[in-house]
Amino acid sequence: VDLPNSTGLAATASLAAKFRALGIESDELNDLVRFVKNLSSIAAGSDIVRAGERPRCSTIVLAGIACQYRRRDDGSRQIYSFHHPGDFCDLYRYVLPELDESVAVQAITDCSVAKIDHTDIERLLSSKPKLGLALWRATMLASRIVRERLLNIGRGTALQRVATLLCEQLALRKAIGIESSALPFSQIDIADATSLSVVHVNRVIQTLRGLNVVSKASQPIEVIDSKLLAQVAGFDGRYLDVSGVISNWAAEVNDARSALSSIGAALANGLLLARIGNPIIEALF
Amino acid sequence: VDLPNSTGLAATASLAAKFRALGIESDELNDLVRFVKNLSSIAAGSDIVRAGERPRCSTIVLAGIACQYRRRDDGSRQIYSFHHPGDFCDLYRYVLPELDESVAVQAITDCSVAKIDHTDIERLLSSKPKLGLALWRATMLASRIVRERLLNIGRGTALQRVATLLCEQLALRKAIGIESSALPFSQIDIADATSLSVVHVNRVIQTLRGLNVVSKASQPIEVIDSKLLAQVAGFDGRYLDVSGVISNWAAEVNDARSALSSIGAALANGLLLARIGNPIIEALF
DNA sequence: CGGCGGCTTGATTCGAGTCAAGAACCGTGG
DNA sequence: CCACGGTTCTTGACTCGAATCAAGCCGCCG
Repeated sequence: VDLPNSTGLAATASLAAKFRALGIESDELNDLVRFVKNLSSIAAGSDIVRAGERPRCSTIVLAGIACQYRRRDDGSRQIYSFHHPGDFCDLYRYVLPELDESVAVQAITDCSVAKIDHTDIERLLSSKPKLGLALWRATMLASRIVRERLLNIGRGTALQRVATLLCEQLALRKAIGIESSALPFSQIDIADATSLSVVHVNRVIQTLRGLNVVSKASQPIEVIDSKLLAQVAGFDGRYLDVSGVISNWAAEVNDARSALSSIGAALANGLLLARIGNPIIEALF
Repeated sequence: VDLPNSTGLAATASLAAKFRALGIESDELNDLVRFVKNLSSIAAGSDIVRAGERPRCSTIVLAGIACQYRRRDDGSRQIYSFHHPGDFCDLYRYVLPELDESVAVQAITDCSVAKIDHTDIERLLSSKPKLGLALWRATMLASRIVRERLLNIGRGTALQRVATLLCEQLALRKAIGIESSALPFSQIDIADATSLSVVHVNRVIQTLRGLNVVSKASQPIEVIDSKLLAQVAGFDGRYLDVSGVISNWAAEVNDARSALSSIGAALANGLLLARIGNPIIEALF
């Protein structure tokens, strides 16, 4: 694979689709994509963004799943959100760079990520003001998901909390063209995201298995009956599917995929991206 | 009082201070302030921003306390955040105007509010790009508070949840120059913000009274021992006090206050603002 | 004076946390 | 190839914090 070239294409595939959906013209896109660089791969479990470091750049997930979390004094971890291919991990640190508490980002699975310097973002924003609105929107969409989780965690039974999380993540992945119904979360991850104990998460999953909603096998949790899952959760995905933002976005990803079909469909859902510069996944090929 | 003139000053006092702290030059400020208009007063309990309406403008609280909430299907209310003088209620609706779920804003006490048209914001942003960053920051600060609440509600006993909420609100008000230790929340408000039952909130408050942390009298909850309160809560206000954002902001408010001292100190903490266009409070004078 | 909304209190239930221990599943190294 | 240490998952017994249900109380306003 011709690295520099496919890097450009890779960035185009997942990022471009997202930002076009956020209301950005394609010529402005190209400028953004040009500044994305610094591909690297992260092993599952290690930190992508460390807490407390003053950032000079922001990070984008190209493949794998990452989570934004915070560690409390007692050592427990609160997961705020999960990041899928195309997501900025820490764009909020561009806006509020000054000492951001102890929020960090960790790779849930092996990830490959790209970076963009804050100085480059700044330069871009001054020349392309509409891009600023798109980035602002991106951060607000993330915030809205957190707000929704607040509601979910506040009231709502353990069953609803877990089911809602699964629905949400499934929907987010579907929106970027990942149709697979398997979610590579550990039960610990789910516990930390739903503010439940691991033991209880396990029991809830047993229940879901009893309802034939998820598969028996553990580790990659596979959702069998997403309809029933949504019913159990009382899930209303409208908060993800802001008219013309994410729903368009899904369409755009499909466009991008077919446009780039010469590289194969694997590109769009991130497999190739994962491969580039990720020795762990690269070994699979 | 000369209304149009003092309106300008009023806006200068609470808004200007806040936005200067967010990194805005004072000449850009004046432009912003000029577009703020449409003063109106809202009675406690009624909605300032209705859910589901497509907004053409955004709202700023000048006096009183408002809350951003969401009503669930079962009728229960989840309060996301409280808004104090100088806060935008619904700036996020400028960024994501398309159907924002069922989030609304309600006046907790009698409020007086101002509005700014989205078209005016747009016009401003194109001429003053740095203002965009300030507004972006304002929304991100609000989001951070919600994120912090997520952590608080997720784990943490009822006592911590309530105590943390009180600390947070006290700190926010102090930051804009309101030193009073009285918080005009009903126990229902607190229950809806902490995701506890009203009954249990009551019991928690009994406990706090027993510790001599809050006063015996109900309704305006008065914090007597804020040191102990913070200890009970395990409160670390750094998430509010981003270096140079809110802490400066407090200083700026003081600056603004003294600069405008000819109008009297009451201006800065919103009393005069409350009076203007608010017949309910105006009756007090 | 009556009614209503907010506060208070007690009795009871129940969902979820904790503790503890065992099982299955790695990857590693002998 | 198998023994190992370490995660993660699983299950059971027990505890406890907070929700719920149900009344009574207070203060306010019409």
